[in-house]
Amino acid sequence: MYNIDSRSAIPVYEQLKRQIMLSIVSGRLDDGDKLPSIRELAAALRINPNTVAKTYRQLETDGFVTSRKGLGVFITTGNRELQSNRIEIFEELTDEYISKAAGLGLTADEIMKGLERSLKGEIEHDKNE
Amino acid sequence: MYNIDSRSAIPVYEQLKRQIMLSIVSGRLDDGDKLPSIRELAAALRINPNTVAKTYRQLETDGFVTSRKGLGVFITTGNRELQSNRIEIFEELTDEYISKAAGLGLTADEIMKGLERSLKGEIEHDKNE
DNA sequence: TCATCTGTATTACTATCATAGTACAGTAGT
DNA sequence: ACTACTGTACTATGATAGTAATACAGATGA
Repeated sequence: MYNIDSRSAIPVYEQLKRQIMLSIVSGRLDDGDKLPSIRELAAALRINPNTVAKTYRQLETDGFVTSRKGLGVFITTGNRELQSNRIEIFEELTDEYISKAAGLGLTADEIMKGLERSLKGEIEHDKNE
Repeated sequence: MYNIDSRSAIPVYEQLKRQIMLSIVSGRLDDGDKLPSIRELAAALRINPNTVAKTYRQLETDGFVTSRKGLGVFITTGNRELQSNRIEIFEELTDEYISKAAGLGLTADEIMKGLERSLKGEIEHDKNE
């Protein structure tokens, strides 16, 4: 399911938020799909329910999901808040990303393949056993 | 120089650490080069000297730099193999890029197409093209 | 109605992050 | 010696992050 590294400098709620966002934008989670319940996901990831609740709350603020008391949390691609200048911002992000990756010595092909791999959610952290 | 986002969920000391590591692995900082002094860099980035000191301390623990009291902090890559760091840093860059783009409301497909388009304009083609 | 699930809210506690300020020790140039 | 740098160390404070436990409210099915 999802992968949490408690030793990471990135907060747990942020790690989880990023992975769920990635699942949504890559189409693995679709409009109307139900996320695991807060308590269920917390138990599965061995983290605190409050931390999962914080993630879900932020995802709702960003328009990715909608919470319904007694029912659960559901994907909502409809009412996402889009910035008017998001294209320009995205192009700046892209230029910056390319610049850094090229500085590392990566070719255009390697950059594309690396991005594709990460978009597919292929995460490889040091997993023992 | 370096870029700090105080609103990011990633701690300031970690943002700075990643950027300095990127400079080293990219070759912009070479063996023996002197980093800005703690107080100088803190003033330039408008962050606390203790935070810069923490970054430098961790970089020293990781073997990227050596601190000398009264003199400064110097790059010491030695005969370290930077190849493993290269991939690790690229994956961190990619994760950051995807998270920001997804936060803008872009789908995985849009991200891939946008990157591909920018790559064609910005990177010199290799000989095997 | 009752049990059991769901999200939500609150309090308490610990650890980390970042800040501010002070102080001490090593190096170099005048 | 003096000054001005350098890294290092320490205390203190406030904001976040994460955990733990409890309670409340809405939804569902027996």
